[in-house]
Amino acid sequence: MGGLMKGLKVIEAFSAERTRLSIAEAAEVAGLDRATARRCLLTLADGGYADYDGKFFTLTPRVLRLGVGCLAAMPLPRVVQPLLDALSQEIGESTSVSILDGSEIVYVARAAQRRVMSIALMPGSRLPAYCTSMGRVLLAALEPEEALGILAGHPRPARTDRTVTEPDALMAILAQTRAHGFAFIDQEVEIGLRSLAVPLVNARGATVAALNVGLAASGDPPNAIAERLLPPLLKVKSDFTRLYL
Amino acid sequence: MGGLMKGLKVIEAFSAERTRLSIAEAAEVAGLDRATARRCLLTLADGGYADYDGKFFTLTPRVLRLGVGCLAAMPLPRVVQPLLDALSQEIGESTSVSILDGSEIVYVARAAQRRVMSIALMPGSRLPAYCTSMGRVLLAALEPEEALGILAGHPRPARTDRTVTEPDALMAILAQTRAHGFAFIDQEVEIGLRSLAVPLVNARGATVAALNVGLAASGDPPNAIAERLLPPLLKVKSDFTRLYL
DNA sequence: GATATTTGTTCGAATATCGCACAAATGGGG
DNA sequence: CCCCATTTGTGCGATATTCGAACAAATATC
Repeated sequence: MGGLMKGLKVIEAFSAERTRLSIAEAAEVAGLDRATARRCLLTLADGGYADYDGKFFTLTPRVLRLGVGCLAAMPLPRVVQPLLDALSQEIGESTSVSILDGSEIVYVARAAQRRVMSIALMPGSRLPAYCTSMGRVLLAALEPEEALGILAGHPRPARTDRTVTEPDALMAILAQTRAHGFAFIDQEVEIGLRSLAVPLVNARGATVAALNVGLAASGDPPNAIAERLLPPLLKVKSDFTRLYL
Repeated sequence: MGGLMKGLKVIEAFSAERTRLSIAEAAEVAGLDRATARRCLLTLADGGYADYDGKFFTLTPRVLRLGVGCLAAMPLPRVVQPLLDALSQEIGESTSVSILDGSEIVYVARAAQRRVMSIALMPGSRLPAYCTSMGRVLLAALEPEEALGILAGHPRPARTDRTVTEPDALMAILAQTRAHGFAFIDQEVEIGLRSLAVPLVNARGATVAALNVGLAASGDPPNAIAERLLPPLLKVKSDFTRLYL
């Protein structure tokens, strides 16, 4: 049923940046013939999904009917698992999503590629927040006082000789994390393990989870790793924001 | 372009209650021939919008791209969310902003304080306009003939024994709402729930949305509630007008 | 277990779509 | 200011698509 697919492409042609589209623009973005795009847009307008002022089309709130039903029944793990599987396959490394529970991070989804950690991580597993990349991303999203309270109020063993354990030093790292939008950890939780994490933000702007990649420690400088892995991570991040209200 | 409209009807056939549909069920709900519904569903599955296990179809998170793009595109949620958060914190009650879509209101932003309603409301949720405070504020902003047309043209079940359902009585309430600049509802949508709403007006003077506070029903007289909650609501209203367009 | 009912699928007739070609509008340069 | 170049919007015939009745498979009923 070609017409349906074409119409959905046209709807997806609208985005946060492109909220008003002419027929030709919509055709361009959707990759359709202008005549086809025109028919789709007129149909959408006829069905109340779009407004037409004679020149530009705009989507109406009615399009929100299309997804919200199943949205209610869609918890975090269901949303992120497919994203995680695709990401893990693309970059060939293990990826995980976790949320913050007190001073610990809890894994809610995981796509394992190869074992780099001594312990097996699975949904439900927990690690302390202070020495993990996802934990630092999640702590960085809190109010500084709250983050400091959590850090100071729980034991912070030096799991390796590289582990940062002082609250002041950790708070400085959180500030950097907040500024950069990601956290990188080099063998602070376990020798031989590095990890890069970014926050996952819902459509209202709240950080609800963290996404990371685990790597075996290598000679590569952190910069090179971030350069290679940050783009796909950030792509998943933006996809997530579109999917998760 | 009939095929597109049919396909959108099929997508809308899915809801929070009906998350898995067979071909015949989808055809029934969407009001289409079974063969037509089948083609739509297979097309949706082919495009990644639905999953098919041989018996039942399920929508995938991909359909959320269809609506969320425009939700994020609407500057409205971005503008009101911080105002809502602050207001909710100040008065200690749940607040929401909604817009009118046909005979229904659609929640575009929400700051929940405590649950007073039986159903969970979130961005994208819908309620009928005739029996909600925000709905009455939004209907009151229309031309009377248009409001009457919407009221008379859609079912108006008495959701509680206090629900006003007669078009004439509702039109009188709309006139009052227009005169007072707010709407107060006492357990007309659900027993135990009261709500106070004001219109949100853009800089050009057009009513673009409604803002409300939800309250648990108490012995307090409406006057006392309005006296306590109207000032902060009106403050947000004027802030909004300065910020929006 | 046999019948009745519902559900899924197929296939020709009929209809709507595709995309080219044309017209209208826009914009830039002389 | 006008003209030409370019872009955008729209009508129309050839063609591929959809529609819905009829058939087959599966499920429910007695």
